[in-house]
Amino acid sequence: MESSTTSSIVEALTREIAERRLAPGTKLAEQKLATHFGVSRTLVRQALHQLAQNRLVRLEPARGAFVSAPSIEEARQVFAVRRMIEAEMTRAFVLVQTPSKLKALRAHVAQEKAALRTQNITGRNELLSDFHVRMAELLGNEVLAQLLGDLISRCALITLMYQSEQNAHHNADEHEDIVKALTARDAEEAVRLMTEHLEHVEHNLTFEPSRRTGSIASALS
Amino acid sequence: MESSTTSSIVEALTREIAERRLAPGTKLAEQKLATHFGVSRTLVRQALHQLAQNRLVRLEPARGAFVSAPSIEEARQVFAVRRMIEAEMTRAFVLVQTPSKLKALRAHVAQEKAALRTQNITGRNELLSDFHVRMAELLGNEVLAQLLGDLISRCALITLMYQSEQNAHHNADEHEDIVKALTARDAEEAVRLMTEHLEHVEHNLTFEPSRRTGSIASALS
DNA sequence: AGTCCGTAAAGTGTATACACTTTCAAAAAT
DNA sequence: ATTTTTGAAAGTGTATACACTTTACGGACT
Repeated sequence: MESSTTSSIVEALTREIAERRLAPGTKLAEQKLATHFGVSRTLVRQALHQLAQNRLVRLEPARGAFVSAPSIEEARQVFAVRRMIEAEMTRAFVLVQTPSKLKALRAHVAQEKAALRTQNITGRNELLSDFHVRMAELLGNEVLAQLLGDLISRCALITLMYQSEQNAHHNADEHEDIVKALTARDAEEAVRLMTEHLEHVEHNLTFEPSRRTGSIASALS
Repeated sequence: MESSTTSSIVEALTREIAERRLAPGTKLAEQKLATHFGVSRTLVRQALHQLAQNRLVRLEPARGAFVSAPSIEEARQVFAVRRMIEAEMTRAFVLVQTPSKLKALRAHVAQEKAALRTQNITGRNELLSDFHVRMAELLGNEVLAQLLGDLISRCALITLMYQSEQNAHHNADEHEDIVKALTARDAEEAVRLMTEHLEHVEHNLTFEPSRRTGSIASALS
């Protein structure tokens, strides 16, 4: 659908925004980005439109694109929706639980724990988010999986940054507990653990200062 | 965000696709659409990309855009997700229920019934869908409202077409019953009614022959 | 000094141009 | 007759050009 060039621009900007090297409110001028990436404005525009769909940038008519400043309120709403969806998802998972599906989840948790031993913050948090998407996939509902993925990436800007290493460990442990409850076919316990898990993630959101500016930020002079 | 021109193209194509005047699989050639709408390919491309996000068209690299053929399986998955979300949404609504919110819902149902007396199929179905989005809005969760809107529009191509007039009446009545249960603060009854309502909508989905071709279809010669 | 224009620079929105890919059909080869 | 080749037509992907809007700055006026 999209040339790999456009998506690589999207990925680069996403990373910069999520890691706060591009502060909320920063103007993303098309020509400056175009020269920085060595492409024409056309591809940059495509990328900005995609990012606007993900809510990572805000497009103001005739004024340009700006890095979004996601409110705490929005994050709160996202988590409220996630609790709604994932509680039901967890309940449904118990009904279709099979050894191979549980094995897949256990393998994922093992991956998470391995990632915790590295210093790769982005990769670590991606895995922690993917656990939830993985459950949806294993349920056999692609629509649900993608919806959840969108929802999570929507507040990625917040969760990516605001999650300490200690919380990351805690999250992996909670995932493990959820899998145990799923294995035991204890639906209500699994739902309870999932709901609490999401509450923990939400309540651990705190502000953090922005990082030093990266190459893209300076290209916007 | 978008010039009104692009969105008007999106709306026109959406209407044509939803009303099956453009059959699934039809190729949407950029230049032909551009001359038909009297604009350049640039705007048509923007519109097609937006439609691709809504899953109304499929974009194949270097080959072009084609009208989607949404599978029954996808519709089934969408409704499974809607039941998950809307059950919880209904339960939550009872807790924050107020006279003014109930009044808004009753007003909406009244609108639905008025629309049923007209022959405007598109407008009628839009109102029936909006009932669900309206509930999310009244809950005060914009994220939920938009998510539900996206989800509903995702299978609009199916529901829009496959809903008979009789079913439309039935749906409005069920909305009315749900509001009554909400008014009585009977959470479990409201959830039950909502779940059944969604099951009814889903099970009434049937195939219908495509309409006669419209002006856009012939423009694609 | 402060406010109000006016103008130039910068930037977005749309159209057009051009390169490269796919498609299709007719000619060539088997 | 069937398959292969080939080349032009059509179409997509990206870059560039141009019109129009916003922004910023400096001078005129109060």
